[in-house]
Amino acid sequence: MVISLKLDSDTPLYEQLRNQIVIGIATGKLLPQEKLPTVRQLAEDLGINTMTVNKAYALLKQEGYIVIDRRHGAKVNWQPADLTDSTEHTAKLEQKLELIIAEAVIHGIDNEHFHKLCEQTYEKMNDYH
Amino acid sequence: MVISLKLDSDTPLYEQLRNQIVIGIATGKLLPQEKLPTVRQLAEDLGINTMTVNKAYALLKQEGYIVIDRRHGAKVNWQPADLTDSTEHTAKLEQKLELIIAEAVIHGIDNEHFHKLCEQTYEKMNDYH
Amino acid sequence: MVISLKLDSDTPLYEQLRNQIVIGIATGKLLPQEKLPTVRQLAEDLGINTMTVNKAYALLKQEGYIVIDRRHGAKVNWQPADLTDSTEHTAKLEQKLELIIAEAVIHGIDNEHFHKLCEQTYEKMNDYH
Amino acid sequence: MVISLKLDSDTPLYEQLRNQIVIGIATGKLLPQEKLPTVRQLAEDLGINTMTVNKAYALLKQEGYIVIDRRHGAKVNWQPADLTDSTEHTAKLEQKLELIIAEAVIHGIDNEHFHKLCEQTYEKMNDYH
DNA sequence: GTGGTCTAGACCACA
DNA sequence: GTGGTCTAGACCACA
Repeated sequence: MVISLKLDSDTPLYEQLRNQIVIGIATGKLLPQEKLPTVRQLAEDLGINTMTVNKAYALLKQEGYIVIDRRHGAKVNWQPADLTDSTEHTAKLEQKLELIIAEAVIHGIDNEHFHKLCEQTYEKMNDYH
Repeated sequence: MVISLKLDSDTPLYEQLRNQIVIGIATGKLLPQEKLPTVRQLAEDLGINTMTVNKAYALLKQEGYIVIDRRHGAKVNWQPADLTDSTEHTAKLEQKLELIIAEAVIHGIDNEHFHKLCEQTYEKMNDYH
Repeated sequence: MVISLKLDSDTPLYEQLRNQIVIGIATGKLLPQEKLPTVRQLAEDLGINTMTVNKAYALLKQEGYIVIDRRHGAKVNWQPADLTDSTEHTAKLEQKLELIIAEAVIHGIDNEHFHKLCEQTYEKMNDYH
Repeated sequence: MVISLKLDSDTPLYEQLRNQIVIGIATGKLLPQEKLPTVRQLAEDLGINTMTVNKAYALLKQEGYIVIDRRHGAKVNWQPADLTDSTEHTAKLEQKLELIIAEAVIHGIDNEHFHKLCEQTYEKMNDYH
């Protein structure tokens, strides 16, 4: 899986890394139980500090996306049961949607157009059900 | 229109302010051509620094959501023609959707469920067409 | 409030710091809404790195014990309503008690004796109800 | 006696193992003088390294919970007289209680509620007196 | 070999 | 002035 970071982005490196791994999991580029690179390895590959990778991994662990095992490093968790549709997640999602859709509406994107964009994205995702 | 800021949020104050104004415009709480409070006034009302409000207004202006006229202060711009479906906006939107939908998929929210959430939000928006 | 860290402890510095602040809040040495020292200041006072203090503060924030406001730094949160008796906390507490009480039983400390020790500790805590 | 380790826990494996054995002794799942599995056997059963089991056993021995005899392997020690209420243990216990109770108080658990939780746990323990 | 912690020092966004 | 992020480099516990 290819990860590319933008050094000049507003989004911190550790968050970009976290985001790309989340997308990697959802699109099936990273499979459940798949081993992630070690902190050291990934830091070297990306040309960034181990602490930065560490922070991304710690965040992903805290969010339940990965599992960290002292023996074998980090693995993709995604056992749907763990995370399925928590009300907390849905609440956050609704808030993000409100803003995104507000921006879209102002730019003339109507419900149908928006729905089409969503469907395109959904098609890139794996179907784990 | 009521604006409430979370002082302890991860989102900077100026960005929260910008977001709420964008949502205000999209939902019709702020009408096209409507005059916004002066920087000084809004800063006082919200108990924050004028610099912060200034930054939010500058951002909104740069994005085309408002226009600033030295004589009359800030006004809501939204003339659909100005902003309609720029490729730049669509590209950003698709990127945001990719992340949001990745997270949603992992949390077990399928296309239909997601679509329903979007429609609910769209119903809260004004129809300017 | 006096904070003393043991450099040779098994407990990481950031966790020791977190623990002492939690105890400070519970015992009333730190009052609700009270401002904590800045990251820099506390790091200097304790002779440790700012990152370490940062980590402790981030943890306390995540757990809801403090609130971080970009304008004025960190403040004690403790509004009982926020944290009151979450089932999650109770479950963790029961697990910790199981181990502690197992050790106590083996060392000949019976229910009554244990209860007395708890009461002594409770008396040092503030009563916020 | 069933031992289950969480590979992705923050608590090191050897410490989890030590804790479960201590709880096993206190609850009577392991009886005084009872023989523990060999290091090799337990490591195999749990699917972990013999070094890890070794470390747990060494710790339990050092703490006086078990005795290790080259001929007969490891046995549960617990002869109450050996460990009864050492001041060292009491001091450590008080420190642990201080933190746990601080957290409990902040989460709205009062003395009575806490006492009830303790009693429930005590009921699961064996009475060796 | 693995992640976790810590330091000294730096720069940046926010307010 | 505030916290947030990042680096280079180091050491440690765990396995």
